[in-house]
Amino acid sequence: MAVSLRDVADAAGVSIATASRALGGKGRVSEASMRLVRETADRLGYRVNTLGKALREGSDGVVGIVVPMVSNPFYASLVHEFEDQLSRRNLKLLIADSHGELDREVERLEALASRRVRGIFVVPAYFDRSRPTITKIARQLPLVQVDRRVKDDSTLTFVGVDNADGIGQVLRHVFEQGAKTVVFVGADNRTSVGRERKKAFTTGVEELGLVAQRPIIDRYLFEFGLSAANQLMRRAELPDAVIAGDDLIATGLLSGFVRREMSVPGDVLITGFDGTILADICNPTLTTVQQPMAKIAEVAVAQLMQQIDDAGETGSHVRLRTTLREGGSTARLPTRTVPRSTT
Amino acid sequence: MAVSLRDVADAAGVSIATASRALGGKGRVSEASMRLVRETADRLGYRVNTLGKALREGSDGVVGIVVPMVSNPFYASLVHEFEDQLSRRNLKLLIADSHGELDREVERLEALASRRVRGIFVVPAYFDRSRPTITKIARQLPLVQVDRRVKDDSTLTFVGVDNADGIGQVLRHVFEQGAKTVVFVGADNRTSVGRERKKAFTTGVEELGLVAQRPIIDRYLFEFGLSAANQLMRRAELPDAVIAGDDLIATGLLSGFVRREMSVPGDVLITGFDGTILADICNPTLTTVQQPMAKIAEVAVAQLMQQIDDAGETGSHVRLRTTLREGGSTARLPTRTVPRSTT
DNA sequence: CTGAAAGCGCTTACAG
DNA sequence: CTGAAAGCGCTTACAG
Repeated sequence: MAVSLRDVADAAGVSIATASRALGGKGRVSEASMRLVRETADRLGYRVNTLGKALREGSDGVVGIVVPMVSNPFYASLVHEFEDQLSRRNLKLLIADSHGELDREVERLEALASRRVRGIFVVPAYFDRSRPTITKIARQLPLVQVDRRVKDDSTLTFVGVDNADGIGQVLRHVFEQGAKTVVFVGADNRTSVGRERKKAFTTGVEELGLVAQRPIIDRYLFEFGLSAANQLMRRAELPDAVIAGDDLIATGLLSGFVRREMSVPGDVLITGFDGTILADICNPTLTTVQQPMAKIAEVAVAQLMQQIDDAGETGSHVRLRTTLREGGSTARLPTRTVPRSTT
Repeated sequence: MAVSLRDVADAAGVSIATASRALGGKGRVSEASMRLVRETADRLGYRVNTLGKALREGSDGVVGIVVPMVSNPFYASLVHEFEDQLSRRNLKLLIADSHGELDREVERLEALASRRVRGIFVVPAYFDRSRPTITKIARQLPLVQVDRRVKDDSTLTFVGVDNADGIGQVLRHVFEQGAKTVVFVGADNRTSVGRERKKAFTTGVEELGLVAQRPIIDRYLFEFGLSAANQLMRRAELPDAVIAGDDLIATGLLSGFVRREMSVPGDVLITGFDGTILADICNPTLTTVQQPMAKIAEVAVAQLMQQIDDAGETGSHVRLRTTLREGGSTARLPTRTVPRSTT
């Protein structure tokens, strides 16, 4: 059995209260007791039982995060940044993967709440269906929505980026590169991010006087990008630029085109969204909308800490700025010298 | 304040013991009490306090994992698989990022042990320096080393792949593609994986009668691959094939070459290790050693469960098989028709 | 400065 | 079937 505070106190010949004070560094303890207790604790290999401490104090230093998919490089980076921010405040990160499924998300959120974590970060799986559980949990403990938000969330805190502005950035960029016809290949209305980027695309296209082809909509997956590229190549006319909903789709598109001997940016321009490592790795490199991951984590953690301290201070929505990260995928305007192969 | 079992019991007019039994589903409870208590609990929005439960039972359903860097796609996938495996057993995953630094690793491991997690998965940051803490912790609770191991770990459990065989697979592959001169670009002796892959390269080269150029050794980073490509291009003679220590380095190499107008596989063949999504995304796609991530998680979790149940059953080392995943980066033998540009 | 005691929320023998 | 009680390990008023 593990050694408890009781064991240390007995071995040191002091009360359990004194032992606690000596180890915890709180309350008055004589220099002698302090040393004695600490030595004894070391000798016995004592380690505080966080469970007991937490029960007594109401909560332990654990914060939970629910993401749709850790294996998505964007969320992997985000988790990394959160872990970093939290560890500076001596908090631990409990990670839960919802797989983008409502059932799992609900189950995970309830489990975190049961565990009496100090707070929760959540990237909602759905814009509307995630709402009930999230608002319910938020009434019970500090909660911050990250990256995505749910419908009618004026009472909930949110930290993410300005997706509309981000899409505007790439749209203006391809416009400046000479693109006239564009197409959006992104995700559906299931998530706030899907909605916002899709809508911003439509708005931006109008403002710039571009011609938009019929969009292709599905999930944030590399495989989807791949198949979308094939669909596009089957169309009568290839657009000048493809605006992808995220980097996974964008790199999928890029691979899809290149594998069919098309040139990017020679035949078509492609842009992504997120600014993950994927944008560096593909060839050509991907022009993308860079999300400030570290900043998102920093602000989200700050918001959560504020809720923990002030208890009640919720409802603020923070939209961080994205930046255009130029890569080779939009390096020059498409020059359709060679008629593209039809397949 | 959150509603406690006490509240539910009072509201239902039963003892706290009966309430506990009714909710927990253990022990004899009358049908009537059962229904009454459950209804009351629902009405009050009761949710068991895992902390109290855990203190009573000695541990909660949390398992910790310490990885060097969640943002590395390989570890992101691994974490994803672990979360999946664990959630089926109703266990939660506490994630800790060591950044590959000893201090952080020690601190994280101690914290997990303090928290009385059910067990720990750890990817050791160092082959030798990580040993003391890991063996110490392993004496106190179930622990399984994953992917990497520490020195003299016959008492420790380990689950990973057969790195020697994996390197052998790519080496034979490039040999069959006609490569004569090869070079290893990988990581140092700091980790077991670095050691094993490096050593396997040397052994394999001898067996196949290949000529090895001086290796380039550093960390598992995309940026390192990038700079290694530049170093290689500065050499008098470019090797026929570059065997990279992992996919990050491999894609870095690939980008490095391609950005300098070299052709892969036209001028040089490249192979990776891990089988992450990166191998799909780069262009050409990367030939790599596929690690069975799901299987690793499955076996590692099974090993941990066994330790939890049998208490003491440690020391087994499981080496899973890797498979060769062929991509475009080794599609054909280099044909040096064009003298390569010197820069 | 130090100790005895209460209590965080829960589960489970132990009686009845 | 049900309740009173003990106890998991800890911290912190409360006395002294």
